[in-house]
Amino acid sequence: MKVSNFPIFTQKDIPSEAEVTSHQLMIKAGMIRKLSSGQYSWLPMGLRVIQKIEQIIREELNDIGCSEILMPSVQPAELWKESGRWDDYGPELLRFKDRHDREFCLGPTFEEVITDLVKKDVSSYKQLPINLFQISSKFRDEIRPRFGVMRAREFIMKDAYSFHETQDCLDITYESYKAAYRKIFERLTLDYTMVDADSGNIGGNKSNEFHVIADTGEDDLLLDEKLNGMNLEIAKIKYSEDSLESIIKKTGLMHKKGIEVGHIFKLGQKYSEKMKAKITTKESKSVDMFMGCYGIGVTRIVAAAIEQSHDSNGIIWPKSISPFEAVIVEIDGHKNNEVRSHANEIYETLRSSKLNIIYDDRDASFGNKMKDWELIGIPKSIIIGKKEAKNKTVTYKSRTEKDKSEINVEDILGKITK
RNA sequence: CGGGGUGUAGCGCAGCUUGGUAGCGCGGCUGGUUUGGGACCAGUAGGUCGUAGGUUCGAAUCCUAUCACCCCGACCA
Repeated sequence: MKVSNFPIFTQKDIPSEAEVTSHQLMIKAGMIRKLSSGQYSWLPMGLRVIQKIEQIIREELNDIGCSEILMPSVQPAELWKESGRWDDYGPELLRFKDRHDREFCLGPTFEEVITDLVKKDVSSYKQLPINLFQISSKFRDEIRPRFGVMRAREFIMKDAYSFHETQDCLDITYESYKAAYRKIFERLTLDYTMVDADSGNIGGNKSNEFHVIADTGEDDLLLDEKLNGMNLEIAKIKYSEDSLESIIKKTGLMHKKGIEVGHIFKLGQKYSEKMKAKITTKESKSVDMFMGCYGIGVTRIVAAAIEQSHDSNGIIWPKSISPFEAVIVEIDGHKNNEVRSHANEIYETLRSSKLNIIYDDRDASFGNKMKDWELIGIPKSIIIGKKEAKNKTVTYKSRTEKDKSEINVEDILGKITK
């Protein structure tokens, strides 16, 4: 990709309303723009990061036998009345009517729709277990959206659902999602932890949350030295204490702030019972399916990753989710044919090696370009000016190191993929 | 929803107390000199002062209503 074909929208100033670092940097780096409270448009640079994250999630879910689908975001009220959540969900569920006066809502989550979908096509134990996921926009009418895409009203979430004949089968699948989630967060190179979020409600529904550890997180976690632990709500119940301080005193656990980026649940038969999602067993008995659901906040991960990895110059993307693996910064290319043709040659070579490379062919000063790419956070730069064109070399610079080094053309690939 | 705050050019802000017809920085555009770490000079465009109403000879400024946005709280897979 060349910058002349890939608009970048960096800016020096930030709107005063952006409070947290990730929000400020996302605006400065030209990743997002606000439409209204809690709603953001994603510009090319930001969308590429989303797509990188989505791809990692896809690969790991496919790996545990989960298939991708896509469901409508506008959902009929009947389904929500069937599950009982039309009354239970509260004002966070945005409701409206169509021209025929039929009631609808904008999907904040998809248990109803998926249960309805599966029950219509699945009737035998032979078809189970079944695992389906989608990556789509969700809408929750939050009382107070804040911190940019961290707590938005409209956001992208991956939601997966599993259906089983027995609790045992659900338990096994639940563990496979745990493992897949660990792989996903490791590939995203996030500093994360999984905590117990067991609600303790009747029915013994089990749940675990995945948190990125960051001071700007909104959730309180209580962790041991190995970073295993639970969220504050569970800790209060478990240790019969009602404040964070008293729990720390009693248990000696560490307190950390977390950004919730994943949550997996054993739903049991809650939805299948209400919505009559039954299958016939080997013994010809009719039973409600056991269900699990598994969410990952894709857009929230973008913000969490930035909270975790930035410096005073801007974002520092982990290689796995950087919008580009490297940038070619040309100096004076519009004036100097040798520079331009050398840069073009390098660009074409790298492009053919399947790397995602952006070539900054703008008529701008070296300092301007470098500041932009440091703000955007591309991990590796390949600098090409008069000197490099003459020597048939390039200058390499890492986002995290101050020094540059002149290297041979054949060594570029090694540097970038390292 | 309760408390607090802000709406003036794309962004950041001044002007409002004491009414007299809107300004600064950044950004944009044109020309020129520049370009190895956010260059400089000259010129130029861009604003129903959130919206509606009121007071007044005259309102960005005073009054009323309303909308939007932000912060704290409550709320929240």
